[in-house]
Amino acid sequence: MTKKCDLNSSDYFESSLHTLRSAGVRLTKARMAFLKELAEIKAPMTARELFDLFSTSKRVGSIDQVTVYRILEKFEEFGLVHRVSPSGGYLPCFHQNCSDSSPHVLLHCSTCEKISELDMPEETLAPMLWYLKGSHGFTASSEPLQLSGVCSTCG
Amino acid sequence: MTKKCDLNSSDYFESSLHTLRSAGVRLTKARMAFLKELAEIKAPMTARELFDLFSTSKRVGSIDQVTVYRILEKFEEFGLVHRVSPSGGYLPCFHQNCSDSSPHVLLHCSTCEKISELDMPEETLAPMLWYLKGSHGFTASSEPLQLSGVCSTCG
DNA sequence: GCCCAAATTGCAAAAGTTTTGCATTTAGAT
DNA sequence: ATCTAAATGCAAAACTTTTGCAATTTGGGC
Repeated sequence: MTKKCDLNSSDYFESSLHTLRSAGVRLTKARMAFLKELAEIKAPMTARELFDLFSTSKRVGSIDQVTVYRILEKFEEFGLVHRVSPSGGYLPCFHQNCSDSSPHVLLHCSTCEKISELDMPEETLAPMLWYLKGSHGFTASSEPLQLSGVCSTCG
Repeated sequence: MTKKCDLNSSDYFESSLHTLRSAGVRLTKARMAFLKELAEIKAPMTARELFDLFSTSKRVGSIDQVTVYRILEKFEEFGLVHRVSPSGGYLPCFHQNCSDSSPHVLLHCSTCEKISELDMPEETLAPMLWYLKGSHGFTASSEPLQLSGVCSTCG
């Protein structure tokens, strides 16, 4: 129940700006407009789909397709977006400044295809992480853990 | 520690043939040759990479690129392969007839990019699955759970 | 073993996606 | 205000995936 590090859409925008600025990445019009769009999406979208969204969006003038690819690459580098299965689409990461070191959890509903991101209480993940460490020497990173199933709406 | 349903390469081949036959899917030369190749791969490979592997393989004559796509689609339908992040590549599923209903676990090493598949004792996953069910109404399916981190070799 | 129908494959081409090279523009520091 | 590195846009190339259709092959009868 401890949702430790969820951001809302506008936090996401601000927090992302801060991340980029701190890293010395330029805050261009394209990037800022793009961040605003990203903050609103509910399901993963591919680079192409994001480009299309832009073409029809009232929010900004057009952004070239190449630029979309390059922006996404940059954003992924700074943990502002995740890339998820099975579509290979992108999702804004609302946990970017999470102090909790356990992996983010992404739930993929195989019925409605929505993906939701959540914080998991450490003690529910611990048995699994210990086991992986102890038996297989595998250290889970903070990259997201993705799980398929059926969500509450579809279930 | 209970590796309940791991197959070795030749089991994989036999078991897959059985799965396809039972489903009334034809066992063509292309499919059988393809299964043999799949059984040997250690890291995920994209459709294109598998096609290239085939072109250079001594094992069989050539298989058209289109056929590779179609075979993979069919195999995925019957759970003979998984499709995994971040490459979108395919991996043979060595757990196809697993009686254990908990999700398979795929460990992705972000250093060497290898992906290994394993069985997890039910009790290590249970806390997480219960939490997801109880707090979010999310029912995990038997589709693989994918986790990133650093493997024992690279760690 | 031969025949048949349906399934599968191969080929050619289209459609779609991603990358590259380079000229132009822009952000942010001095 | 000027300057420089970074970012963008455009055009084209490269690459990946899908489609339509004809030819071939599988597996089940006969």
